[in-house]
Amino acid sequence: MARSQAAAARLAQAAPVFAALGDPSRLRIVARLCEGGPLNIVRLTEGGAVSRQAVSKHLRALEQAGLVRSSRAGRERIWELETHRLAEAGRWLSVISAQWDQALGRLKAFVERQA
Amino acid sequence: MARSQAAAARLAQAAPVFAALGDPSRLRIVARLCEGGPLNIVRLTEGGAVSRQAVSKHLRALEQAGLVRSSRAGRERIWELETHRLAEAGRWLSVISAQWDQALGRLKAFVERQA
DNA sequence: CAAATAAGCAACCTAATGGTTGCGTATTAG
DNA sequence: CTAATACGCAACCATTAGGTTGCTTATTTG
Repeated sequence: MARSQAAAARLAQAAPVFAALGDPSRLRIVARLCEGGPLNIVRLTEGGAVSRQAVSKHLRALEQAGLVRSSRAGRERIWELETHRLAEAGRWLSVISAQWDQALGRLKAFVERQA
Repeated sequence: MARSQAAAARLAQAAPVFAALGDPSRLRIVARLCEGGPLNIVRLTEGGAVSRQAVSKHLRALEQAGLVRSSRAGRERIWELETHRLAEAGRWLSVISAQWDQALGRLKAFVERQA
């Protein structure tokens, strides 16, 4: 039971992370940061389809999900990726898919033995 | 440019997947399927906080994101995980986080050489 | 100092989301 | 055949989410 409770807890933490990544504009910001290194809002807005304020909102959303971190530098604020959660979420997906494939394999083998 | 376009295309496909995973109820369904193997709606609803129809809606959302697949068996419909997209999304997260860490490492090294 | 730049705040709007309830329809079981 | 089961459909509701515009505030720069 302790195991499944821990799993449930990690699950509850994973949902906000996926939710944060589940928007095209935010995903674009993440990709953009990854390619371009630490950037400020103006740079992140350039070339995109939405306003600076929209980007700002998205950055705060990403921050709340623990995917991004910022620091003030003079009159500008620099944003950078926070990879802990990102990597964690990635691992979770891998585990889930691998477990399923294994279980399904066992199930198929069992069914075929019956037939 | 061809590279970044391909990357952008894969990005655009990734957003709906993350969005689908970004809801606690849906994430619970995914986890539940993973533990319990192929299940019908009633079983998936058991023990949860929401109604059968809510679960049904979520299943359709997951289906549209390509994360789940169903087949009719008599009067019931059996749902199972579709791990392709799941694994793909997981890989994307790993790549992004790894790339960032590398780039940041190079940046730090560069800055320190300047100082 | 004045002008330009980077950002924050707040109000507002529209559309999508997550949820419910109620009812209809196959399919299986007794 | 009748009852129970598993599901689908549709309407409806409240809240949130993504976005915009307008204004204010700090910091540079010329």
